[in-house]
Amino acid sequence: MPKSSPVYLQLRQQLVDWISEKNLTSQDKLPGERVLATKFQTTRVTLRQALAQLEAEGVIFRSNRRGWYVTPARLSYDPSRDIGFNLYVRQQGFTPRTETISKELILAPQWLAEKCGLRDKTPIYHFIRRRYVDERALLIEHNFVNPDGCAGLMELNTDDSLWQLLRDKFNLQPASRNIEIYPQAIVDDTADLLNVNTGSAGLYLQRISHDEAGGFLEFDHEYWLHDALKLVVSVQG
Amino acid sequence: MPKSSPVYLQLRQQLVDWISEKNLTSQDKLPGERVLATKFQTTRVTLRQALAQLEAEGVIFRSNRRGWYVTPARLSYDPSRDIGFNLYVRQQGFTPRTETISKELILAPQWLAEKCGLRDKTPIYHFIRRRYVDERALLIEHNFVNPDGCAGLMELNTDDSLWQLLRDKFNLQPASRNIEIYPQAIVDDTADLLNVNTGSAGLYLQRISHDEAGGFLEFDHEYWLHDALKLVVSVQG
DNA sequence: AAGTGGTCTAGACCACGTG
DNA sequence: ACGTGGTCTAGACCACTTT
Repeated sequence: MPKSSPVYLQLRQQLVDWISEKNLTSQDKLPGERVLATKFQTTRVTLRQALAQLEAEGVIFRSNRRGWYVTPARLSYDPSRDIGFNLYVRQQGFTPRTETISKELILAPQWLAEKCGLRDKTPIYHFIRRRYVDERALLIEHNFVNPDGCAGLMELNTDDSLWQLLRDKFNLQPASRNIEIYPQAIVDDTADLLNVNTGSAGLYLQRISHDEAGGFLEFDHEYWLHDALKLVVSVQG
Repeated sequence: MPKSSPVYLQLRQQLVDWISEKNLTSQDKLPGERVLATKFQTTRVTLRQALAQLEAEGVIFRSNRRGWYVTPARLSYDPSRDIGFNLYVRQQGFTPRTETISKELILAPQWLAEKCGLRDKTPIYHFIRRRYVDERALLIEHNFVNPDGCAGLMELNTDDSLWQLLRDKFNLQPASRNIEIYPQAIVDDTADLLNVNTGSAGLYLQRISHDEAGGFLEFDHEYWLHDALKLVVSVQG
């Protein structure tokens, strides 16, 4: 005899069916939890378990205290290239937007200096940016840029590609990158900035770029919503 | 006035402190939920919310109905190289183990044929393997190998590196790889095989390898626990 | 001001893993 | 056989978003 699935998984399936029946698509809002709980004759707690399941699967997402929405298609993203976020997004038929949340010149703290092979307290630019696709905030990005050779960068508009600026205005280009990627919960400030609960599933991406002489160019890390992207990399050899 | 955090987040912190006090490390078991709920004077529901938070952060993990354990350090993993899982793991001071769960010769279904640029119903080897680090099951791997040039592969021991077999016994070697990576919930059979609940956070990794002539060699996909690995890639240019 | 999602309580039963 | 984690109920209050 096949063991029958728990109520919340049956409910999950009913919700999937219902979403498909109603033809809900990208960023459409679901009815309130109490409405859904009544419609499917269950408790709000159990309903929320079903919703959480669909959230984990990337079918729906929630925006803070605003409610549940249908998740858009994933963005393809190649971290080994640098054609710029905005261009990337447009090529895939979406609408990008970037906000520069803060920019300042700091003295590299120890952890950063170690990562980048710098001496403690070396001056370094720090940018924090928030990036949207179709008005959904998908990631928070921190860029730490070596000011050598790009003095004045902070006065420019950084709502587009930093690499494009570095290439066009300062003739700086990366020759090698070390990339680290792993799933990591989004917490605290980052969660707030992305309008998600602390502990939401996310993907952490870190990149250290050097120039041809092996000099340190940029350290960047990015916190992505877990359902927002698909990494695509091509490797030879 | 700073808004006070909800009980489950305070509880989260207490649990972290308690784990550190008790010097619990890699794979140590936590007390039962009822014991913890009593100790911290809360409900099992709220306690479980705190535990789920720590699970999302990768601090603890659960093994099916067995209880909660402290998460081991992440395994570093470079998907662009092929020195073999077992060697990888040992280099980092852990103990690997691989089980071949099934191996058979199948006719490529449509989705696979499309992915690999084959005609429908081309014969292809299919291996399913489960890999452990320090006796914790971390991933399920599916390998689809082009039988051309490696007839008899299925009769060999596949508990070590497939690529090593292909290189040493059949003189086959990949020249280019296309890799896709994204967070994805682990569900159904895969969840069962990994002893986790359906819907647990995971990382999906897919790799298509071709030889120098552009011929299809292997398609593989892997389902990893979200807290198990750290991807490390180096890219030139 | 009303209604929403987020949090929390105090129980209960069941299926499964362990001893 | 026992105890565990997994599931579920039927409520409640609060902080925040929206109207």
